[in-house]
Amino acid sequence: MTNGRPLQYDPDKALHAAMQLFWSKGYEATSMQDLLTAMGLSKSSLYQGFGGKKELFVRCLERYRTHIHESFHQLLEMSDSGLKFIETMLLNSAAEARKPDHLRRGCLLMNTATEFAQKDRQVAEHVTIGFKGLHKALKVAVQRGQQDGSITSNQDARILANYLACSLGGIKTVVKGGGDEKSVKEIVGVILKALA
Amino acid sequence: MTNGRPLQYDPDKALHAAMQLFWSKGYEATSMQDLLTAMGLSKSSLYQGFGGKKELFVRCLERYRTHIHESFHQLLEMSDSGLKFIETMLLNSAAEARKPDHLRRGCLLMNTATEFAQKDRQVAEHVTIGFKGLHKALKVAVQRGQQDGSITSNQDARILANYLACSLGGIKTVVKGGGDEKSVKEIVGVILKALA
DNA sequence: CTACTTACGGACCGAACGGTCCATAATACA
DNA sequence: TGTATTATGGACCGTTCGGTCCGTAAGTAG
Repeated sequence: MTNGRPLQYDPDKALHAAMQLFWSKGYEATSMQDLLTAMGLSKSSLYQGFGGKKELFVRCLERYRTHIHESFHQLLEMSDSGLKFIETMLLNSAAEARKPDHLRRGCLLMNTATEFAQKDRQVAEHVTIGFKGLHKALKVAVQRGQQDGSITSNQDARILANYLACSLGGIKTVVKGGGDEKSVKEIVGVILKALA
Repeated sequence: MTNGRPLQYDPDKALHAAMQLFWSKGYEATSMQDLLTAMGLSKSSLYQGFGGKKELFVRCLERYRTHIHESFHQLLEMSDSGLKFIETMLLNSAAEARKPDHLRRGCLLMNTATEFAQKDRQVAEHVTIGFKGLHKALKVAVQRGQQDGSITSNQDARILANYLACSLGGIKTVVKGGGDEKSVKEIVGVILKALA
């Protein structure tokens, strides 16, 4: 099996650009033209390399999953306690309220759950997998907090992790709805009380 | 000023049908054809009567606002306590998890905050107004709970109302993401602890 | 019955949509 | 230097998008 003409683009960079675009604009509102421009390749290359709009979107979802998985892992390593990690994560989300409207992108996974997951089974599955991954990461953090004493052991870690995933989604929604950072920080304060 | 040919459709019913459609499918994914079919009128009538897709959408948002405002008011009247009202509201949202995918519509206001509010100033304003209304209703409920003793008075009602709006948004997101009702009910349990 | 006003149905519009196809370019191998 | 293989650019496809326009229908007022 010989090789033909080599790729004239970096598939990883191209995929990254596509992910950013879907993240910012959502699935429906992102056109093929938008994608071609952002990814810097021609239509043929996109179809050849990624298969089409929906297939590309699914790959972006996968990439996003690994992306947040890694950054969660990294942040958890750097955190002094399980509670501190969770607080940082929530406050990071709250901080998006400072940004101008078009930069309040929220979370690609949750945006997709809202926009698209009801219309496409395959996408729905990827969203579910992503939520499971999020839950798992949060559960690890809660368990660590329960070990280091920063989080109560009176509650099941699984339930608290679900609660935190829910709270995270709520914050993203509030921020997208125009909530100011001060209010969101107050909300985070109440959320964290449930862990005490 | 004389009258010409009378309307051959019920504007209220037509608007209601449009709202249902936007609620189910979102803004971008709803086409004019979809709307015409659902509303049962011709293109000319839609443009004559509602002005266009975006204008129609804005009117649907307004209608939705009054719709939830009324049902909140009604539910609050029927509730034994402020806490009970809030619990019922959260559990109602959780119950959507039992429905098949295409019926998990969530909340039109929050869906719009996610899909559209970053792209259109006018829509963003209506979303903000809607969130303010939601917050106000929740604040009233919290205050009533603080008076009847079902909710702690150690926390500011405004903050708790924000927290509950956030929690509601989180539940909608989790349900859309495929969460099962049992998990969501557990989450509601944790949320309510913050009010004790 | 006529004049006026408003609503309706549908043809029509240009643009954008996602997607396909093919001639050509660029590489590896023989 | 052919030849096989893959990538690329761009023309082209039918469809659908949101929106406009106009002839006609259906009323009211005189």
